Amino acid sequence: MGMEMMVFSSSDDDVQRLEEEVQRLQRLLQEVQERTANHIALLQQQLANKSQDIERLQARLQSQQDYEKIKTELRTLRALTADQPHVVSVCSPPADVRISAESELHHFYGKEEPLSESCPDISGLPVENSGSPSSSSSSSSSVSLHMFLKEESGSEGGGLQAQDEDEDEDEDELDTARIAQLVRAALQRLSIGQRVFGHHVLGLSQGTVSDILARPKPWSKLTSRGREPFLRMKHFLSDEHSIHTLRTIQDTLRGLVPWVRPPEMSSDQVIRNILDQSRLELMDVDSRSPRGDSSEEVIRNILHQAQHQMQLQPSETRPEEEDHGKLSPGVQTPADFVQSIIRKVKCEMDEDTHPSASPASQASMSRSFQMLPVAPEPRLVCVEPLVCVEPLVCVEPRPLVCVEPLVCVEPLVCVEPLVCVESGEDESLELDTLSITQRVKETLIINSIGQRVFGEEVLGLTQSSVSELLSHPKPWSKLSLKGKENFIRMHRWLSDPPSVQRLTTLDHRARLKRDSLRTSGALDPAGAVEAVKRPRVVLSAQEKEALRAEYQLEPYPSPHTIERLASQLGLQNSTISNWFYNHRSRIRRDGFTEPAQTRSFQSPASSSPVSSGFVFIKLEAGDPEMEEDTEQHTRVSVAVQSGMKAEDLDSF
DNA sequence: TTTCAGTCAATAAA
DNA sequence: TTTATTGACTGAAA
Repeated sequence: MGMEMMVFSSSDDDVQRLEEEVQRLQRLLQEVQERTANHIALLQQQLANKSQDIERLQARLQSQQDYEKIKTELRTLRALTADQPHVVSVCSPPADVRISAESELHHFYGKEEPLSESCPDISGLPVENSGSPSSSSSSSSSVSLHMFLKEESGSEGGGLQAQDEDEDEDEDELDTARIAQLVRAALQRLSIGQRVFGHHVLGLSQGTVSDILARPKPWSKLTSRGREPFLRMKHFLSDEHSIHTLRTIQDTLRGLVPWVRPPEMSSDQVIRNILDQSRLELMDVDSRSPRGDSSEEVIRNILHQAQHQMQLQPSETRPEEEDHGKLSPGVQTPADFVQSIIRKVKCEMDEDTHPSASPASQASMSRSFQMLPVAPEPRLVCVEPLVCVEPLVCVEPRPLVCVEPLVCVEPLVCVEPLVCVESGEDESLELDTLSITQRVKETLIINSIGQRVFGEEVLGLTQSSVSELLSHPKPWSKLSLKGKENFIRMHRWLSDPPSVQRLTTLDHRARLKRDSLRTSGALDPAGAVEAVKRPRVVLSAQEKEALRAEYQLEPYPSPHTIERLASQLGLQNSTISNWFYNHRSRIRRDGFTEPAQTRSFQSPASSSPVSSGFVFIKLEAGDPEMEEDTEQHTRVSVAVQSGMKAEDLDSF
């Protein structure tokens, strides 16, 4: 009996031990499984990263073609100067000039591509920037280096602290709300206005910037066009130099920091030096005169421009300024200028060495050259090029022409011809639409020509179409035949100074006529405005209330309803339709935005601690802005609670 | 033809 | 002066 008890007891122990063992093994197995899963995930992540790296490297490879072009250009410059060692010795500038050119090159092609490899002549020069320690070496340049290389590691520049968090963010799935938030914070912190930011970084108006920042749509809901500003903003955030530059621009516009220059040499000096160098080159060309008038003419042109540039810059936009110890626009603009000269020389050399290039192209080139504004207004011309943050817009690596809009108005001239010459034949004509629109805009501003007159006289389009065209030019390859026509017209117009002059006169005459009519009393001011354009419709609170009420009943009103509303409110049918389009669109937009901002929805009541019914009652008495907002808060909250999609909000 | 995305630009608000 | 709002517009897609 006792024996049996002992056996049972022993068996129980064994069973218990075995059970424990089984549990232990199960735990072990689970751990191993988890570890393996983690490891697999890690390896997959690494694989994905490597794949991305490969893609980036391929893109880099693609961009090498441009690098080759730059090398060629620098060789061209070298060829020009190498023949004349005295130029270097007589004029101190070339060193600085080359530094500028180099920083320019670095700016676009990255520090991993030392110039010394391809341009020993430059590497041999003392490439140091005594007064701007951070500008010459790593910091400022390194952050701008990858502008064309989409989202490299992002860690080396590190514009904002949050940049690190961006590293693992998939380019295809940006967190728009966060980007907007970071941009807002950055703008606020640096006191950069939305207008400046929008104009220089996004190419958008202030109102649009405000809208985008306040209500960023989710990435997945954006079209490729809509995504572009976010890509640009991300680039902006990751580029300390651009942020700094923009800050400087803002200060410049506010008159705090009118101009920042490299300490050891003013931009005026740099330009003067270029002038001297050009003069020497001119003398040299004169003495050798091997290629006839063409080169001489070009260099004279350069000389003329340099003189012109020099006359423009000091008084208007370049008061003396202290060193900020960073690469500044003051450094860049001379670089741009030098770059433009390099291109001009290359243009000319191309013309000389490839006389077989398409006559049309050559004609357009020479016309473009003449197109240099004869007397541009300094303020208008020079403020823009200060920016030089435009490379941000190059979301994808783009050819050389992409940088052109950066350059001062005048030096732009070689851009298109470069493209044209390269394309050779007329049928394969390829225009740089961005450059064209940039030049058109600048020319319109310089000559005080309105978009309306330009649109009517040159393109046969309305002002708004012109505005759209100029603000958002499609790449040439994306244009339909009809779309290309507009750019060809613009290009022709740009290449034809008499046309510009004619339009200037036309516009000025129109203004004078209006003024004289007004002063003579023949035309009352209201009438004048009326003649120019229709006054903006401003809906009253009651009208909006009525429309909103109707929207609750019928978000998609029938034509009959629209007509009834128009007649009831004494408005145009189109105004009613537009209101409904806009209202639906904005409800949707805010539907997207709200959840993004209050991601967790943990307490929808916190933003709207009332029922929707109550809110609407409150709305009717509140101010219009709040009405809209609160209304949407409520809609979103309720919709989310009931599991509705944002898209369903309209019919909610 | 309607709808929509995206935007401008006049105007209001801060 | 800067920022936000909003009626209107363009061009594309359905």
